[in-house]
Amino acid sequence: MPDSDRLLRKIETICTLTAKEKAAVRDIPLTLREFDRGEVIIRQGDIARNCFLVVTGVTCMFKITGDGYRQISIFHFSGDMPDLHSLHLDTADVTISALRPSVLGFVTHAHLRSLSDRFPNIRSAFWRATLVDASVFREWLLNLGQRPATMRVAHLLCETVVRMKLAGLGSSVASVVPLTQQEIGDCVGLSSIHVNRCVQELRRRGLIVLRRTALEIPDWRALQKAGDFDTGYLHLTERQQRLLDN
Amino acid sequence: MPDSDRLLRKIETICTLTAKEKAAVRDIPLTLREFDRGEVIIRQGDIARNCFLVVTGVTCMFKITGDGYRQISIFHFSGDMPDLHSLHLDTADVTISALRPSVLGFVTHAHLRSLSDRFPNIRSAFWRATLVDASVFREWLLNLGQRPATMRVAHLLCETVVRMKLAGLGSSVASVVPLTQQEIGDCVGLSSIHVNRCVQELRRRGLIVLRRTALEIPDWRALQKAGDFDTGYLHLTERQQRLLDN
DNA sequence: CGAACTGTTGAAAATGATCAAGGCCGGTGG
DNA sequence: CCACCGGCCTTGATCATTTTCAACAGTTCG
Repeated sequence: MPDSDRLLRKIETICTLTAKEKAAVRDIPLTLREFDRGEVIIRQGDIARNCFLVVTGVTCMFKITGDGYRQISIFHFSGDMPDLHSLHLDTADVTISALRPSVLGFVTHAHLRSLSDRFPNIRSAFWRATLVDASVFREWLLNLGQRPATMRVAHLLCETVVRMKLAGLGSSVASVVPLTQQEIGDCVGLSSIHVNRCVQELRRRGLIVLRRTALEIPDWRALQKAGDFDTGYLHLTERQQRLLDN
Repeated sequence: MPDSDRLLRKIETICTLTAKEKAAVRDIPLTLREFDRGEVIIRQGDIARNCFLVVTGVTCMFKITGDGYRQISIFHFSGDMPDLHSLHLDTADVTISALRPSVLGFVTHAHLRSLSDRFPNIRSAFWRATLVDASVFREWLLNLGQRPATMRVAHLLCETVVRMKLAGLGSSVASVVPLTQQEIGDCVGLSSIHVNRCVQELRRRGLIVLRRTALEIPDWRALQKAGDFDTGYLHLTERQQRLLDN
């Protein structure tokens, strides 16, 4: 798949584009660069002059407390643009790094601005994408603040599986979760040791089969219930909904 | 102050408007309505056809787990538009209610759309406002996931004082925090009882003088440090920065 | 083969929740 | 004006959850 087609594919799950708009998206000049696992892409405090598209791989956004504890706030897959917000918030308030080896395509702000000036539909799709991320943050707040440990982990697994499926990776019964238990802990606010115990409880209850990063879900409904998970906050379009149901 | 001037005041701390743009903001037709403390403004699942401006009072956004626990994700003051995101995400993923008796001004989506089509600066200011909210969510995630209880409470108090000062309410040494200890708990993921103990620790350390909702801060620097608080994530403009320093 | 992660287990310690009861304060109605 | 009521704050005791520390096993990869 040509690189910018991944973006096109994503935008088209959100709205319908005219031929001209499609061409414009395809013509976005992407500067490709590979990142190793753990490599920093944007550092907190950086001033951004471009955004990037995840072509392949996974990225994650995080912040660190003064005492050095890390909280991951979201991760992004193929087709996502993790730092679209930098279009209007130029100094980064978070660090973004590659969670796995990834290929990223960089685009200048200038180019994105001209694109969104010329094509209101595309601009709306961008704005909407930042709003869906914000909705994910709100759900994670609920997860961190109010749900018990095992439920938090189950919730995270559900979200990951759904979002990966939307990005065209994995299915709803089996998937490769790109997260170590340490990283899961950094997402849900638990020590990696306790994450391990939660994972084992989920295993014991027959809700997941997780070996390293290979995840199987024998009973999706049951896992969803265990994680108090409902897709509402992902604001899926009908098209995305259909994609999921397959 | 005329009602839509509160919005104008806020937008103007973010960007500079032409006379025409100012007039357009002033001409926004607001339908005013009063809300009692605790009254629901937008219910999770509602389909929005309008947004609202906080004229006076305070609103908060929250979600509830399947087990009935509540997590507040943000609150908004005079001049804020809490559900701007509904412009692109029509079904609400959160509930918004009045934290105190409030006067709100409703505007139709149609009107806001026409406004933002005609005035790109205003549109950008709106988009930016939703992005700053998202940045606040990320910081709260860090707060909930990684900071110990007392620090969380201190952080919340710092943010509240700063944001209220920006909205023209209170000062940096004294303020009326519009939150009960129960509500603080719903923000920082703690039981109200434990919040009480944190508050007392902050008092004992001489960092705050909090009587009911009246807050005095003898040493702003020290409280900031106790809360690991840095204004960066609020993305203050220079104008806002100056407002704070007074 | 060894180094470096990642996952697993147990025990002890810390943190925060829950339960229960009482005090303070402001508002309301007699 | 006073008595009462309800919401909010406070305190103590107990309990549950989660962290930390420490050690070890399994994998992957150079």
